[in-house]
Amino acid sequence: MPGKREQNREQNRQALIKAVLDSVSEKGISETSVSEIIQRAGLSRGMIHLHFGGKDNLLAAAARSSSEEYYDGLEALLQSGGDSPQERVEMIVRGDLSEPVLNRRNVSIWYAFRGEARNRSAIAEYSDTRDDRLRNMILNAFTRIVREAGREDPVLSARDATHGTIALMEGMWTDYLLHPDRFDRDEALRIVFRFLAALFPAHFSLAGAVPPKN
Amino acid sequence: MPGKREQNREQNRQALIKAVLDSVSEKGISETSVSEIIQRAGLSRGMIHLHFGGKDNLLAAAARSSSEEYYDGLEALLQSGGDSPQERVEMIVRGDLSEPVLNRRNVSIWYAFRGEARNRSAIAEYSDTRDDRLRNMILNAFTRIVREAGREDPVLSARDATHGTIALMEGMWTDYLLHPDRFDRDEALRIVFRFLAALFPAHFSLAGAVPPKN
Amino acid sequence: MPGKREQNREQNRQALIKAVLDSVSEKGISETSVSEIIQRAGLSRGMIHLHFGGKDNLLAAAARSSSEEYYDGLEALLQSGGDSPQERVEMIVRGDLSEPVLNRRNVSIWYAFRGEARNRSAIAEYSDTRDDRLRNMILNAFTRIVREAGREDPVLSARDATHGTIALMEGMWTDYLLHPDRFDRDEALRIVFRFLAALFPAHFSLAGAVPPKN
Amino acid sequence: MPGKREQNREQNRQALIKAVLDSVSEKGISETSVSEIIQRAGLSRGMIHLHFGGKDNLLAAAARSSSEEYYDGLEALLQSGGDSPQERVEMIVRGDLSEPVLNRRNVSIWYAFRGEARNRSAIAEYSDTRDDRLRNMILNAFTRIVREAGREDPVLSARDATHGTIALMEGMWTDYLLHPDRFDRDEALRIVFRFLAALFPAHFSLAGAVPPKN
DNA sequence: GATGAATGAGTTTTCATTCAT
DNA sequence: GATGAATGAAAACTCATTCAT
Repeated sequence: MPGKREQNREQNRQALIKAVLDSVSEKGISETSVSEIIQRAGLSRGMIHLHFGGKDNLLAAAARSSSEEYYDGLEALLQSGGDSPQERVEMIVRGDLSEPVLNRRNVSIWYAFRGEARNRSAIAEYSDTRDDRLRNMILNAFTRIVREAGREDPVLSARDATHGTIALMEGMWTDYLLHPDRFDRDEALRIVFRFLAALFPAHFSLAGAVPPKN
Repeated sequence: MPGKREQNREQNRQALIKAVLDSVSEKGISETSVSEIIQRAGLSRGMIHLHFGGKDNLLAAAARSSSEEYYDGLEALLQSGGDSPQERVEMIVRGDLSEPVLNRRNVSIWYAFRGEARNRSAIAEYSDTRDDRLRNMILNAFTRIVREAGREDPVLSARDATHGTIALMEGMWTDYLLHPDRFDRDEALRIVFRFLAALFPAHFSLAGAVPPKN
Repeated sequence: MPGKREQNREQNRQALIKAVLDSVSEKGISETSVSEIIQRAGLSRGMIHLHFGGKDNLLAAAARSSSEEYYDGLEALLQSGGDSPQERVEMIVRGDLSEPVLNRRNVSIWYAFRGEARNRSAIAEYSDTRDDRLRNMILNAFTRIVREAGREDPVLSARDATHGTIALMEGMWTDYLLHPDRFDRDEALRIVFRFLAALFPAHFSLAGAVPPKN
Repeated sequence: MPGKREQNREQNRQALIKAVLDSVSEKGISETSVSEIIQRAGLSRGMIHLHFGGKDNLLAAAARSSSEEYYDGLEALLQSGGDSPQERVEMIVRGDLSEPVLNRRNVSIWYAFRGEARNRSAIAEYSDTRDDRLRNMILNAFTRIVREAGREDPVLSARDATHGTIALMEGMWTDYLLHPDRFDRDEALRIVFRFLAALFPAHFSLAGAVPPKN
């Protein structure tokens, strides 16, 4: 079995990354020490430096991994999805606010890294190129939507619609961060779609949205 | 001169808090060490424990101070402002996205503390009670707006409008965090108002908003 | 007692330097760890970084201190000494090979640092400027000796005499390093003076030198 | 081909020793880690323990190898040389100060090992027995020289002459160590011979020595 | 025999906190 | 009250050695 070792190597790398993400989500970056990491991963101290060359690189790799997971999930979602621009936007929004994506763990990780990103360029840089792909996917959809809606009453440029929609989703994440207990996923979705329906009444509706509780 | 000492005491407290906020905004929380703080404040090492009983308490006080500054500014703004609900919402939005409030320093500080808040309850707790006041101010305004708009066609409950508006503003802060260089304040404002105008056409318009550049 | 603390500070610095020199002479540089140093000095771990900013700087300071001690001793010796050039040369030689200067401890330290100096420039650099002073003291003396001897038959330029004499002394140190047990101080002295007497018969003699044992 | 493996084995041993010597001369002993060595040798990590049973043994073997190379070269030189004692001394001196022997690499290696020898007996011990052979070769020559010169005026016992000559050469090595840039090989040679000529005018002269530059 | 991933003891360094002055 | 030298626990990192493949 020739690949066994190679396989193990990769397994350990992944175990370390997972341990970092677990620790960051549960204890925050400042308490994610090397000791904490190896204990969670059940691996030896030297491993971190062997595979990543230091704790900082491991943190950066973990940030990248988390980012990749997010964008890969989003793209997989879009592959499976409908072709109309409104379907695509809807899918992205639903995906971004769905439980497998927007949850305590991810919110904690995401904000923890963002809080440090300013000062750790290695963490920051990866986010950007991937971020642009999300932005472009939404922009393409809105470009078509705006073109179609244009005859009637274009309220918003595609660029602004994209910017606003992303901001709205980001704001929901922040809401989750600050109030994980009272956060209501359906409410968040409903609000985003009400905003979109108000802007593009011909394309978005509230059909299927969960109505307010009260 | 009995008050002199007291005065000095307060001066030193403030100097330490300012030093923390400066350091957090420039270097991040993880590099805001006691040495860094006292060097910036030009005070002695013991001072931190003398006045705050430890570094953690000082950080919490700095977070609280930053939060207070934000909300005090907002309230002052509202005192000076018009009485119509749409004027109040507009003021809050303009205030929240204005340069004295939304700038590199504040964004850095805000996100740095939020990234750690999960794990440092002392930092987290203050945010909440004050946060509720902003939420209520906006909610009160939208309650009146919705009531007035209601006769026609209320698209959104006041709660949802509040939630969405706050989320939109938060999203703009995140945008600033991630892209401080390409962030365009006027664009951000315009987008928020376009969203609001779409939801409440009778109350919000784009009059006064800076038009898109292209 | 205002200066007490300042005084203590300096005492601790010196204690650390002494501990380094003790350890280097007894165990070598590679075994002179921080733990070893603080244990010998009876001080706390943090002290090294507090006073020197790191182990490397402390090692460099110790090397410098050792070098200074050597040259200061030599100069003190010369202050007290006669004025004739041959007396000055004799004093330097006797000083350099005397027990307080050439002993196990100093030889160990000197060679340990030299062995590392190539790669630790901080250690190397200090040596040079001081070294030049020794060289000049000897050169001045030989310049006068050569001038006086010149009428007869100057075998050697003052520069070469200086170079050779220093080399001879250095060689004696090496001999001590390699054979501390069989090293014979009187023999070393006698040999140096025999060389000098052969070169400048009018100025140096073996009067006073300890005769060979056999 | 049965010898192939054996041959490879020896090749690897030599590659490791060479890698150690290269590293020691370029980076010093303290930075000559196992990783550094195997990288230079292009061999696998386990090789060191396979062939030498550990890093320390490899270092000792490298020290021994370097020492052997030196003495073997010297003996080869003497084989090819003249029979008169003064010719033999001259050959040893010229050999010891010649470029293939006295160069940056060798000086670095030699002093690095000496600096550590105190504490690593394995390194130290080899030196001694070989060292004695050099000493004896010179002593034999001077014994004859002194006997011949004796009738006239024996200034120095053969033992002292040997001791002094070796010290003088050692001193030149030290000079090279400390000032590799300004070291002048011809000057070093000239000085040694002037010392010898002063002691044994009937046997040594400066004929053939490069005159001083100025 | 050869490899190089894995180990963990030991190293240097950092840093919040303490306390004699 | 104020200072900053001192402390030492805990952090990150290094590296010779081991051993499954």
